[in-house]
Amino acid sequence: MLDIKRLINEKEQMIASLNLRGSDFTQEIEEIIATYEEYTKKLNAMEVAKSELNKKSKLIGQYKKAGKDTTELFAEIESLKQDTDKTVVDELRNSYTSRLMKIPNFLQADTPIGNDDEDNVEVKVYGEKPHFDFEPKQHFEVTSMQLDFDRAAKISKSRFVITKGLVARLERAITNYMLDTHSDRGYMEIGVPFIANQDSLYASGQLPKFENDLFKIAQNGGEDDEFENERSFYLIPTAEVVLANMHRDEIIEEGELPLNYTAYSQCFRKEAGSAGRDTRGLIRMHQFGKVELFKYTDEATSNAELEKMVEDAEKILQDLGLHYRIVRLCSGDVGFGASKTFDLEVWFPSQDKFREVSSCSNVWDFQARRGKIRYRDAEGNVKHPHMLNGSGMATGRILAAILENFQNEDGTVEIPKVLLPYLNR
RNA sequence: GGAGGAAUACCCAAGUCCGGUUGAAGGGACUGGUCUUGAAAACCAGCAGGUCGUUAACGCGGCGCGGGGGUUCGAAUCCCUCUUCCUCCGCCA
Repeated sequence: MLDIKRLINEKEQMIASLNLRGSDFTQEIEEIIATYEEYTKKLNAMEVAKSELNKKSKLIGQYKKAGKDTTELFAEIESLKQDTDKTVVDELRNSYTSRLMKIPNFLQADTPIGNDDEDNVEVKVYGEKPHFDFEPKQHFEVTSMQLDFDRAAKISKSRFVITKGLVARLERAITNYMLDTHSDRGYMEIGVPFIANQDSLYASGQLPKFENDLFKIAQNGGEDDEFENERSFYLIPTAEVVLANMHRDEIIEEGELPLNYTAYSQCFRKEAGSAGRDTRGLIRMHQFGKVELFKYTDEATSNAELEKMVEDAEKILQDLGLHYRIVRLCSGDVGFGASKTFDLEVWFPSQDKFREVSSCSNVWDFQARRGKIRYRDAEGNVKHPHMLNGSGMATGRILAAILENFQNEDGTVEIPKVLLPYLNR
């Protein structure tokens, strides 16, 4: 959530920044600010009346103890009661906050301008395209027997997969290798729930705007079902949801930042609006594994920590020997909550292009405001930490990349050296 | 699934039946001081943070006893609801 005061004080710049995303926020922001100003006005009047009422109420207690007559006091209170009604104040506050929750984050000043992923800026290329003496197959053709989409569709639905045998073991090896590597580099491993409540999804930014892409736990259990209440629960679309809520409603004590977390989870996404895209293979699934990187930093170091996070993600690709590039996302492609994003894209020879396997973002204080997450700095001031998330990385896409890039003509696959210990080889 | 408890400030804990200077006793921890060569102990003093509004600022005010709602002139205390935790029985990986 954007800081309403910053929105007021730097209105022109903030609107300009938001508009770079591709739609015009001018009117919406103006209305939010107007509602907010109306809110503070009404709030003030209400609090003044409330203050009077509190004083008079105390007097009644004293009068009664002293045996004095209170008729006059009650008459005075009667007129105050109307003014202390907070219905209107609550309505105004709900109105401006619910609208503010749907406004994306501002973009950092150096964000390249553009409309979509075509306009992203390449900032680094590592390695070279692998050379093949034969026509490289797509990853799901390399091991058609061990990536079982047909049975997955029968048992579940399209965009789910069943992995078998060595491919299943390989994905598990990839997962463990990633987690171990990140742990060794200073990230604390966190085991996470795969179901989160709606408060958590509001704080991390998926709600209220992106409910369509989430799997919601159906509320059909009857009234004695503990999941059947006014709260809603969702399958997490990423472990980021959990990691971003680790310190919700907390104050992180001075000196504890930066906090570095890593977590593996299955991720669940409806992929609404992606019909027809990447329909074959592992690239776009309703359920996939991902190792997540997450940082809580102070205000001053978040961009530097983002660079480090990108390096930590790169380390995986380098160890695996994959050809990749890093792109800085342009204004039109940066996600809702992010202020700055780098994507890591791995070469897929069968498609003759780079595909995203990781996205590392500086969310600034956007999630911290939503989740009331604060930290105490060295002077004792309470501030919102900056929060960073990145994939390190999506295991299914890395599995696919390995299958494609290291395939042999006979259908076998060379396993990267770093994974061999994880396969007991 | 059944039957009972409980949630108060950094921690422990009184107050809740019977609403009124209780924004909250007491203890511990913590901070400062006295004493001491130094420390410990003892003694003295301080100790609600956070958040929102307002103000140039000092300040003033609202909220706040697990969360949300309600009753009342007034709620830690009464009512409703949700969440979390604990004990026993049952079931289960």
